[in-house]
Parts: sequence; C-alpha cells; structure tokens
Amino acid sequence: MFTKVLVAEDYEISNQGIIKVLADTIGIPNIHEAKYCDDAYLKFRKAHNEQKGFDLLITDLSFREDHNVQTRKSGIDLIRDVRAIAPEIKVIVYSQEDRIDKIKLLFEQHQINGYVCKGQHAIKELIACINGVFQDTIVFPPELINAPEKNGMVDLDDFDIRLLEELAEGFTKKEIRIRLQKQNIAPNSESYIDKRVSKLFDDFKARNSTHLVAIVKDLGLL
Amino acid sequence: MFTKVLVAEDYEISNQGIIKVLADTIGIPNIHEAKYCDDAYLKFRKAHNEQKGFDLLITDLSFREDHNVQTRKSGIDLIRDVRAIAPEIKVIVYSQEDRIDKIKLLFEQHQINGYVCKGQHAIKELIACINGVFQDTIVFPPELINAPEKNGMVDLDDFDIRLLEELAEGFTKKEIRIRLQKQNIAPNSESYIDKRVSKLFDDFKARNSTHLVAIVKDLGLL
DNA sequence: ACCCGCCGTACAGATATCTGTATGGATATA
DNA sequence: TATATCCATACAGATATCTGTACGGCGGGT
Repeated sequence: MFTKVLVAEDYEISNQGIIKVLADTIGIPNIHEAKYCDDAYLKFRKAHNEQKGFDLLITDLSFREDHNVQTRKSGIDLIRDVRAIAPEIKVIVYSQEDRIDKIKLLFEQHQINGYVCKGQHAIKELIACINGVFQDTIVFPPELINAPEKNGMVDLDDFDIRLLEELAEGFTKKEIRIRLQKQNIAPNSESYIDKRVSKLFDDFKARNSTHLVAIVKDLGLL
Repeated sequence: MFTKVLVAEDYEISNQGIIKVLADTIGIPNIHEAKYCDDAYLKFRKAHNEQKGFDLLITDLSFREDHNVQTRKSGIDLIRDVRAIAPEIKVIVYSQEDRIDKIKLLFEQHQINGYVCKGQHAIKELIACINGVFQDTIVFPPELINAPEKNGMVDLDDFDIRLLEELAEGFTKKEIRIRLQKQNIAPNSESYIDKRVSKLFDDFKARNSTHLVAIVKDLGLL
C-alpha cells in the first residue's frame, strides 16, 4: 500500500476527515497535509529532492482565495506542476465537482488516476479509489460509470469551444473575426462564425447567444 | 459544555472531521450524525420525545440530492422543523456559503446562534463558535465582522436577479417586458429594463448581455 | 419652498444579431 | 465522370441590442 501521501485540501475539516480515513481505515503511516496549492507544491518538491518523495497526491480542485496570494490557484495548477517534477506520481482528485464533462476532462487532459466526489459515500469511494490506484488502475467515480449514455451530448470541436469562449467574453462577431484573423486561425469569416454559432443554437436549443452561454456554463463546458 | 450534539452534514468526510473535532478537541461525549435532513429530523424528534433531547444542532445548508428523496431539501428546512418542536435548541450552521448577505439572512430570519464557514480555519472557528454559543452569545463568522470592504461586490435586488435570470433563459427585452407584465411585476417598461440591464453592464464591467450572464454565472449568482 | 438626485418611462440612431438564401470549391460516392 | 454533400464565404432584410438624451414625478435635505 502507499506509504507516503500528500493531502491538498483547503477545508480544514475535510482535510482532517481524509487524514482520519487514511490513517485509521487504510493504515497509511506517513500523511502530510497542505491547505494551499503552493504549500503543497513546496512540500512535494522538497520531499522529491530529498529522495523521500510522495507515493500519492490527493487534491481538491478549488481552493478558496484569501489573503495568502497563491501562484497556483487550483488543483489543476498543482497537478501540472507536480507532474512536471515527478511524472509518475499517482494523483487522486477529491472534489465537489459532479459535472461529468468536467470530470472526464481531468482524466483526459491531466491523466489523473482516480476521482472521488465529495458526497454521502465519499469514504467508501475514497478507500476503493486508493486501492484501485495502488493497483495501477484508473478509478472513475460511479457517477461517471453509470453515466446516462450521452443524453443530449453534443460534441464540440476546438473551434466551437473557441467561439463559445469568445462569446462568453462578450466579443461581437466582428471582433471575434478580427481576433481569429490576428491569430491566423481559420476559418474566420464573419459569415461562417455566424453559421457555426447558429448551429450551436440548434444543438443546445438556445434562443440566442446569451442563452447559449448560460446553457454551456451550466453544463460546465466552459 | 454541550453534552449531546447532532451533526447534519451529507459529506461523509466533513462529517467525520467535525466529529473528530467535537470528540477529541472539545470532548463532547455524545455525538450523533446524520447524512440526510429527514434523518436528522427524525433523530432529533425521537430524542426530544424521549426527554433526551440534543443541546446543539450543527448543520450544513446544502444537501446533495440522490436516490433518497427528502421532504427537507436544505439545512434551512431542517432548522425550521427542529425549531418547531424545540424552539430553544441552539443551532450552528456550517456551510460553504460565503456571501455575506446570505449569511446575514440566516441570523435574521432563522435566528441561528452561530455560523462557521467551511475553509482553512474552520476548526479554530468551529471551536470558538461552540464555546460562544454555549455561553449564549451569537457568533458571527469573521468574514461577516471584518466585512472586507467588498471589493467588487455589487448588491443586486430581486429585480436585478429576475432580469439576469430572464436574460440567461434567452428572452429578449420585449419578451421580458411581456412576461413581467403578465405577472404584474412592476416596473416593466422596456426602457427601464434596458436601463437596469445597462446598469448591470457597468456594475459587472460587462460588454453586453452575453458577457454579463457569463460573469454572473461564474460568480455563482445565478 | 426650493433644489437635487433618483426612478420610471419614452424615443431615436447606430450597431449587432439572427435567419435565410446563394455560390464556388473540396471531397467523396456512385 | 457526374452528382451529392459539406465547408467556407457572401449578402440582405427583419429584429434586437446598446447608448444617449429627455422629461415628469417623487422624496429627502437645507
């Protein structure tokens, strides 16, 4: 079993809860905690440099901002930086996030090894997840496995996402055209941008741009 | 000190964290937990009926919905029902909520005795809160006392929120006017709706409606 | 009583959005 | 090779958005 684990979670009480499970139920001997991403990173790097690196990182995604200004603002930043110095480190994310698409992204883009959703069954899930990850498997949360098979899923390519981002930033279609042209991103005619956005209206059953952005924000795609 | 405490919190791990603090640090002998509002209510009523009532209720506000359908959907429902059978019960809310206005409402409308915000210093705050409440004081969270000069806080009234909701639903200003008129909500002139929305643009530094909705969605106000 | 600022309404002009139609080119399908 | 289909672009008309100005009413303050 893992012997040295780092827990990055800003909520002190959750933090204690996780540690309690790791120590009492699983019996991990060496547990360290951090309430800030930067602190977690420093602890990780120090241990790594001293050849006493961690086996496992358990991290939250969102960290509340306070007077302590952080260069790493979210668990994703932490994972990125930790992986940069120790690519083989196992990572489990423990977060409130329950939007399937967001969770999928974590596995796809950040190669996390497991995900546990804060909830009524988090202890059981966390234990199962740690065991699974220790055996080199990728542990998806039950929510994701039982996923309601592509209910109304629309698959968006990079261009769609870019358009949605631009719209959410409040740019007009003319501005978007100019911005895309400046970055040599094609296609970039105003008319085509219009067409694609209209297609997104159909896909998401949106009445207009404002509605569209609200919908994709709710779906967690942005 | 309190001798019998009920902890209502659906996140198992937070739950364990709270119990750990109550037991190990404060030394409360009799701690019960519930992961659902209805379950918490039943436990509370049973103890009350048997003349072995709880001294203190510590509850979260939001409870994640699952297959277990609940008649009480939030901590507020629980507080209301518990107070109905035991008006003198001390109540501490332990929640993620950090919007000052929301927290103020809890003290004003629900006469809670203390509030602790999930966060980096929750353990210290929880201990202080329990001690204060035990001495019959009302314990406001530091966030509320220090009222950190609300950097970019915009206070929105019901009308603003309604407009934002309507925009996010994709209605045009003409449609919004008609909808408000049908519900006899005044003011409802198209021009005033325009004015108010334009004011929201200024408040949130939004370029247009789409941007505005994206911003308030990100802020979690919608 | 007077002024001032705010609220609600009205209107108007410049822009932007949304919808529909049209067209040439690339690709692939028969 | 002919044909269908999609991609990217263009244009145009009806509608909606955004901005600015204007005006009466109402309440607070001096």
